Amino acid sequence: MRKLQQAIEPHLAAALSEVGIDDTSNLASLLQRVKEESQGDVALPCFTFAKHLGRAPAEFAAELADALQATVASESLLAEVHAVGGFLNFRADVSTLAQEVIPQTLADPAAAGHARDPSALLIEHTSANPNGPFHVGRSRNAILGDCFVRLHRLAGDEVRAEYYVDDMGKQVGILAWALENLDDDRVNEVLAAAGIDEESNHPDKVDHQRVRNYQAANVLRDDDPGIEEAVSEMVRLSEEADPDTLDAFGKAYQPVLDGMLDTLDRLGIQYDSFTKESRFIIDGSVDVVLAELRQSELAAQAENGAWYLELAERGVAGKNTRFYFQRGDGSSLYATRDIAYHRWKWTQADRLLNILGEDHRLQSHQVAVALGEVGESSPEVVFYAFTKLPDGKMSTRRGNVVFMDDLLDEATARATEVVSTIRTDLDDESLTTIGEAVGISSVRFNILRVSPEKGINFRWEDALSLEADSAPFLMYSHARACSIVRRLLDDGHDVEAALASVGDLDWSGLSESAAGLVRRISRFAEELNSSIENRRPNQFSSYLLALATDYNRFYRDNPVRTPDGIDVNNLALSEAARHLISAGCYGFGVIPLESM
RNA sequence: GGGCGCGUAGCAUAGUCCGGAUAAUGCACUGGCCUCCUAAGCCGGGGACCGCGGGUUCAAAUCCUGCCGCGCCCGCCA
Repeated sequence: MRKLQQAIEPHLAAALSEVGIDDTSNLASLLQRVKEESQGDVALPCFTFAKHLGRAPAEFAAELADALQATVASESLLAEVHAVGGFLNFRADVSTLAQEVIPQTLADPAAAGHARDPSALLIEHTSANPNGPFHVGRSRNAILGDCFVRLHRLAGDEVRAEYYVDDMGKQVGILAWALENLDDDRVNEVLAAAGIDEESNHPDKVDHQRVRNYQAANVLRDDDPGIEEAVSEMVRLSEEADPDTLDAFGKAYQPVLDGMLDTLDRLGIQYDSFTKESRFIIDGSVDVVLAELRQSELAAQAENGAWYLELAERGVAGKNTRFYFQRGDGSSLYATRDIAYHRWKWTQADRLLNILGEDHRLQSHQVAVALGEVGESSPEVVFYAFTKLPDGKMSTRRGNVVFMDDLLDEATARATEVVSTIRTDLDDESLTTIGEAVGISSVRFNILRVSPEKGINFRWEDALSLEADSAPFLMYSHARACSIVRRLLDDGHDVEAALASVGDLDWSGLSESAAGLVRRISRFAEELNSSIENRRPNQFSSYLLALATDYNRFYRDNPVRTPDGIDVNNLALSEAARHLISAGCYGFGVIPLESM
């Protein structure tokens, strides 16, 4: 549709100038998509112009429509222009559109989402403290982050997925202390007494084992100041980058992190790099940041020698507008190390994107201001609201969690059951494969289809929903398209040869549903890119669902297999749609099976 | 107390950034379509004071403003 807009703009500007409207500089922003698709593709509301000229909008629009009839004849992409009320509606010529977009999509499906120059992008996401199994509360970050990674790759960007490992904080300190000081009997005893002693469904996974020590230590810590002191001492040493302490921390958290990464891997989420927080203490860059921040005009010192930036004038309000970056004892804080981390990240990419929970909004703003003070740019940030349980926010520490391993097991089991009722012809192995793919895809998609800033109340039936407007619907549409090709090959047809002539096809006389599919296909790249730029993956998910719906409508009354062989137009359309559905599925981590 | 986010049919959401045409989709409710490429599909019906009140505008779910409800944050924690 963008091409259509560009094609009409000059003609429209000329026509407007004829009737006395000279300022047409904002024409592009006035042109909009027609909501009711039967009315056309692109519309120009004429109310402002009409008012300016003191004329009736409908009459004015009709006059413009008349003046543009010659343009309809000269522009191959434009099929029709007419006035409806005060709107001037343009309709694209679908056969020209198909001629352009279908061969292009089939020739290079991987480039279907490219619409601009690629950039080198570093996306940091997940970065969860390695203190226990990966849980559903944390998963929105990882699933959203991984989706951005995938969508940007679809758009042609060079993306690096980065996990920031908090290897020196209090969480890891408590874990390390607990592993060293609490044996299994003690852990069992403490957790039983505290009432958070649920039996793990994954007793063999190290992250599920060690989280019990962590939880027990947190219980004990509440009324034993000695533990608090011991942990604090370890944390202090880690902040000085004491090698023995960091080594002990590493031994404590690495197996837990590995367990979390296994879970993430099952979800289809991988990382290109892991960066440890301690790195920026060790290489001295935190000290450099501290020195530079102290030079800031916003910097001031508290009575005990601690340093802060006064942010009252920088849009920070509340009880406390101070951003502390150095403690009274001279040591750094988490946020300070984050500044050093971001400075380093800027050496790795042209664009930075962070995925953060809504609880990090203030801190992210503080870090952004501080980055400005040391001469660095701020990253782009996507904030998401929490996934809550009926009992409130999930917490590893309090045992109020749904572990992702359990959710995936349950999702897979339920999906497998559904598949087995639909496909009675399949063996157990196939059922399991499909069930696993459907279960995982559904869990991901059910999170991605809602706006990041909107809170999610976790409910099993929602998280595991397999209904339409969901991952299985996309997967099913894809499987249908695959099935067509499979049947053609079974019949002995040469599908590749049939498609070789796609550039010469005549696309006139498309059915309504086929034309609808062509229009939808033609918008793939602009929908993808606008979704990325708005940082709302759910926008592209809506598009993808609409694409699948249009494909299913097309499928209903446009047979590819005909009594005489193959309808090549329909085959080309089906294949183009299949490639795009598959690409879109990739973007959301939905697994496009060939059969289900 | 202050800052930020959210509030759309019974439920779950889209649309809000950038104001436009009968507020879109799924579930649930309901009627139809498989001698024809997978019915996890397609076609139709009923169901909405777009949280509430003001304002701006030819036009407001969308912008401004005041309330109300829910959430997050306001550590020399991470």
